[in-house]
Amino acid sequence: MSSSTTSFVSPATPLVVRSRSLVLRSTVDQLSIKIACSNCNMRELCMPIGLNADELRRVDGLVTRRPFVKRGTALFRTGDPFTSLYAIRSGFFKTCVGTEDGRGQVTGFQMAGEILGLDGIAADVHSCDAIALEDTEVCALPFDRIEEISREVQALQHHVHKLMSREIVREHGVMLLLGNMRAEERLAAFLLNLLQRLQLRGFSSSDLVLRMTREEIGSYLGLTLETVSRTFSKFAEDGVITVNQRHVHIENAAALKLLVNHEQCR
Amino acid sequence: MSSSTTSFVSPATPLVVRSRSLVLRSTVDQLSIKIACSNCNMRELCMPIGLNADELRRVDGLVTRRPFVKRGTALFRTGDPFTSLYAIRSGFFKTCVGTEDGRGQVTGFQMAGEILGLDGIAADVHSCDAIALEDTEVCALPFDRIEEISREVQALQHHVHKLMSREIVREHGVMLLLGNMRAEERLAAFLLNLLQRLQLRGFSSSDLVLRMTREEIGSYLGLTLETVSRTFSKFAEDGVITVNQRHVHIENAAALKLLVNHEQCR
DNA sequence: CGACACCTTGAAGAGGTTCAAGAAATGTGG
DNA sequence: CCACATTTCTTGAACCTCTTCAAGGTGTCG
Repeated sequence: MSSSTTSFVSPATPLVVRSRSLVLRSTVDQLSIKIACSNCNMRELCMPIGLNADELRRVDGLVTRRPFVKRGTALFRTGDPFTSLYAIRSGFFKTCVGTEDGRGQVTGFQMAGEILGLDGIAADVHSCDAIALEDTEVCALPFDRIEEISREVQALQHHVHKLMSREIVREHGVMLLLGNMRAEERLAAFLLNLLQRLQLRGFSSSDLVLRMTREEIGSYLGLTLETVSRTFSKFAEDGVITVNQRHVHIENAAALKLLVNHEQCR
Repeated sequence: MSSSTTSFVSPATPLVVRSRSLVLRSTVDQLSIKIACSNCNMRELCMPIGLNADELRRVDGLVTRRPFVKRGTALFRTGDPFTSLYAIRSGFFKTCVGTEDGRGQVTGFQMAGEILGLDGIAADVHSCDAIALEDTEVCALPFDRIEEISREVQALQHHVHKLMSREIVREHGVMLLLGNMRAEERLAAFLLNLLQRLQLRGFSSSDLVLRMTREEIGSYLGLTLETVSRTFSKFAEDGVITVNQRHVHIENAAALKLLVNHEQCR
């Protein structure tokens, strides 16, 4: 979390990633059709399904910008004025709430197809930081336009409601984890959750690359980085997983599930 | 948490509280004007402000039922089909997510003017239990009608979005608490939060009556009931509060705030 | 008034933290 | 491309907070 960058979403192309972004920009310019949600392969994840042609056209107009966010920098930070939701096109983010004094709490990890920024609606100001864990690309969806189109396209309206409710339910799960589970159960639940979401995106259900550090995992799970590391080692000793730095191979998913379900409350 | 009652929201009058509900029902019948949101003294809390006459009329039509929920019984339970949001007219609720095996986690305490049921939108099924901590009265707001009117009344639309976002932000705070704070900080934060919400409703900012047991507080805060009890005792020893069963008098709010802010992360 | 739920307090124990040191990986500048 | 600095990860040992287990006290409601 070295980045003390102020909240800056590159409006077009950050100079630092010149070569790569130039390639991408030209793609955008030449094949502007491909920008549309209707052509996006993440569509099923962040947009409602079953729209007719007219509705699709309206929704397509939602995306105004496609900022790249470099690894370690913020898409938005606590206190930034809220204007848009962001759909992640590629890459991983973390969101964290913090207190000025110390470090804060990671409240979630988000991947391609997921939505960032729902926290900002409450007070027209963001109440958490969204930090890219790797070089990422997002779609900016101005919220006033979302509301406008939601009033016309019922499917979009309901979709937004579901997105927000899903986030509430997800956080219920994290509260259960933080309030009731022990270290092994927490890490098992974390791994299974990641795997499940990656599988939904067509990735292997037995291999994963952690985009976050042990410290970030620990913050999310309410543990120290040492405990996370030790628990990884224990899982490896038990033959449940194989760990090679950030590469994790699942040897025995059933064992992980058993751990989570056995979650004996206090 | 003795109640093993199935999810049943008394459609009119639960027999067991005959006398009281008869009184209230007759009130409803005779003074039906008073049912409208426009005449409800909780309006500022659960409804948007600044509606014109026409909009107000439409919103007034939202409330279909006004079920009473007796202490210890459920307004809804995990798995119940989702149909409505509920605005609390009077009384306290808790929401909890559970695993079949053991007990679960209290995810929040809700008081008059607050909204229950947002969890159900995600999957058209409720994903937590809402249990009355005392005899309560709620307003049922069918969600399809909310969506319908939201498409016409922009203020309502935005209000619903804010409600959901606020819940997301609130849960961020709980995650911070569960992930980073020690017992004293948790309980201090809990008390301050209750006080603040009660003050908003015109109650004293130095006295409160806990509607929940030590066990429920503990579940919410990720602690055992013993630790909650001990921490109350410690606060009392330190002269920060005076505890008499469920009556808590705040002697030194500043000390509580100091505790929460000093929250030294791990 | 008795049964039951709720609360308090004590003592022992465990799980996780803290502190510390070294190893491995990653990034940077010459 | 290599050497050095930095970040990240692992592992050990001591400690501490909170849990667990237990018993007794207090309040409440039929």
